[in-house]
Amino acid sequence: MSGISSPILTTLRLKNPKLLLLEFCSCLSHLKIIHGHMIRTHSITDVFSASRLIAFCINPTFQSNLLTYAFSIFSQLENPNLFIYNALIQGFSASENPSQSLHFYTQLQSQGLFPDNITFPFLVKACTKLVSVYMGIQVHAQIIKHGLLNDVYVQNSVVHMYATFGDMKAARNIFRRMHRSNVVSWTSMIAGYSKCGDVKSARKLFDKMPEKNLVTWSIMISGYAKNSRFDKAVELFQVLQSEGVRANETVMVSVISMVKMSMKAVMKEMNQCNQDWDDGNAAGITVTGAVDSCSWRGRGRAVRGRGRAVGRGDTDSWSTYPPIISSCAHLGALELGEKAHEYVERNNLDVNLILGTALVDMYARCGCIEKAIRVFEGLPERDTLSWTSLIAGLALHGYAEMALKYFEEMVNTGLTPRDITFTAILSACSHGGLVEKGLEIFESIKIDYGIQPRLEHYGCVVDLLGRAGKLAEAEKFVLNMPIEPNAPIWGALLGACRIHKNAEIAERAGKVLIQLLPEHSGYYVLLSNIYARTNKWETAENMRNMMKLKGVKKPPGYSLIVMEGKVHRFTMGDKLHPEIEKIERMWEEILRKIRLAGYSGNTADALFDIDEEEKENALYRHSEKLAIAFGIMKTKAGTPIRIVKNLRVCEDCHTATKFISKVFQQELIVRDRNRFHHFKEGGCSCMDYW
DNA sequence: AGATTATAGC
Repeated sequence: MSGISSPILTTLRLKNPKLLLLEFCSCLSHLKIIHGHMIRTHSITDVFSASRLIAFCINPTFQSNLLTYAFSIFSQLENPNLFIYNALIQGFSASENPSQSLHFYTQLQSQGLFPDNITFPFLVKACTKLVSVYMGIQVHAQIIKHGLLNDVYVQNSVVHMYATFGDMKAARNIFRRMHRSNVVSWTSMIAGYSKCGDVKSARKLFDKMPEKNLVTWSIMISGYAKNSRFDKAVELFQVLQSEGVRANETVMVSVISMVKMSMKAVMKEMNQCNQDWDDGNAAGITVTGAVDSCSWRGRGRAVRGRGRAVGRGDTDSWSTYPPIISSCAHLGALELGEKAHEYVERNNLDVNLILGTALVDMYARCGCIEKAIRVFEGLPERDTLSWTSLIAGLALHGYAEMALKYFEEMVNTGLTPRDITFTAILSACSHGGLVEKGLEIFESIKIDYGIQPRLEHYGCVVDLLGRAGKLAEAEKFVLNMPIEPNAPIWGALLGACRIHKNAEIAERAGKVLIQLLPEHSGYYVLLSNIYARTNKWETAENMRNMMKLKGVKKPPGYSLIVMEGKVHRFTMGDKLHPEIEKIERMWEEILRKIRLAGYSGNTADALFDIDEEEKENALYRHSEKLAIAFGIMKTKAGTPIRIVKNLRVCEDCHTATKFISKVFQQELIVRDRNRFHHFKEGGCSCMDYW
């Protein structure tokens, strides 16, 4: 030690000792050796040397244990100076415990010291992190009291604080009075407006500001994304490129998560609007309003927000059914995500932890689980979140065994799963029908990890038991939950009852649901269908009357497919597509071929108030069948066909698609309301369990 | 003597 101790002591007095120190003590034990040496040589009493040590400890790349170490060095000092206080305030402002910064502030004042322009940015940051409006105002007052409100750094931090609190009036107040506002000030304002949902004002500033940098671009793009203005986000990224700006990792994370969020938004809308609807099940109830069959749109307009008038070929139903609008957005999403990924590779950007996770998530949600896995495998480092993204993706695609494999691998690397990790792995188990394993993991949440299971986890278990047909157990589980079951939990039970045709439990669950959410249309239909199936015609009729009374409307079932850059939309029994005759002939052809291969139309899932012939007619006109026929018509064997459907795939369509994948030697990837189905060689990735 | 503000994956 003595050999290197003198150079260390010299480095303590060098211009940039942090870097050199970093080489010398890359871990805590080395730090302790140095600290010990300094105590023995009494150089610790030198406030400047001590301050170097503390400055080293608060380096944000280290975890909090070095912060506590810094505190222990500090507490042994007799006369800490302002630099040391500032360092500690800085360190804790970025930690899990920012209120410590405020504590040091009062302490430095009681020592007779005065805060300076370095103190306040960190103090303000602490208030921002604490989301304490009260303390923020106090600190603001202190800044004025010490006459430091004309410092740009201080001003910027205060503007950022008020913007984070959503108090744009206060933020603007400071911002307007700044003499030397810079990119940071403008960017904080933009972030604040986006956070309040006022993207218009944000964009106004963005266009007006004298100079922008990549942080600004990133914030503006993600601001659009967070406010579901995906069209605007895409447009802005194009502006960035046209201006010859080279994006960095952060900007690309914003772009890629925007792609994924547009997809997520679609799924959310589908779930809210279409819950518990099924093509077959819902038929027989009159659809109000005209439904158009397809619409044409160029790539550039594929992504747009809800509730807007849409281009030519559209009818009123676009505004009536917002989910349709953004579903079109989703289909372009994969293409967009791939372009963003190409951009990353072309520009040699570093696929770091965050960018990598964003890519994994994006690919999984857009239907390319293989690419998601490939990106994940290539990551230089992984944390709980990146593992979780992959596991959730595998769950979405029904690869339960693989999800389990990765889950175990993750635990083996010593990472601790989080609540969202459990949601992901439990949903994988439920999609894959791995009941025992799922229950085992559910138990381990509390026992092995000491995490209190959340409602979503209970929901997963209900789903797990329900899908597997263990309805009585599922009901018992719901009734014995330690937390009050909410609508999605009862909904999972009801959904399971539908799959397994259990009218008795369905009735009980349905009644609770109608009480919890009386305006929710889907439950009436579900109950009505279940009554019909069990020949309780009168009760079924009652349900349907109740719906009419409540003005419940059926959202149309539809399937989307992208062909030659255009989104084609098909609805059940479509007649309006320009090529409908060719498509119908194609379907007849497909039907003939798959029947030769052993397919026989299945009518079990069908309607209760029409005769057999009509049943089959309605069945084979399910929207995805038309979309598939169109896809087969337009592509060569070997080309994967991607289809998105807003409802759950019905059993007959599922069987037919399996046959098609074999007979036509084409892979079909169908995204339904809940998950992805990969049809290949006559089988489906869901193993007929969905 | 020294350093600081705005950004990304759930």
